[in-house]
Amino acid sequence: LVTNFLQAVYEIVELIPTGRVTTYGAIAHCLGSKQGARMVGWALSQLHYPTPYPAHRVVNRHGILTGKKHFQTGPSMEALLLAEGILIKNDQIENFEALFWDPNQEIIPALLAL
DNA sequence: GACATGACGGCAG
DNA sequence: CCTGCCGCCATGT
Repeated sequence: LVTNFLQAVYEIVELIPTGRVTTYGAIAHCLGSKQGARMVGWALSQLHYPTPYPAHRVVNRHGILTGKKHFQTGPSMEALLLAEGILIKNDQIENFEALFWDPNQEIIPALLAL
């Protein structure tokens, strides 16, 4: 069922720590659909903005804010990230590799932290 | 059903 | 580093 997929995406997004970011592909890989990155983006586009989910912490594989257009009805993606200490330059996250949070590597400690 | 369009990613070249 | 091209899958014409 699609709604289960949506829910799974949203639950992972909720686990992204403040001040860290992840990618569509990483979330898709974590869900077992290694080639479903587009559906992760689609899932986030189904949210009603502004949203309680930290959807602004999800970017593409290059750390580019490709989803900024969907934040028109609330605080901008840049503002939300900047508020967490993440710097943006030309729609790209600075120091992206260091801020990258991989669900596959860090989901266990994230769950234990609950 | 055919086609176009995405918050994508991998792989040439 | 950048540029296409292709595979992917849900949605809208």
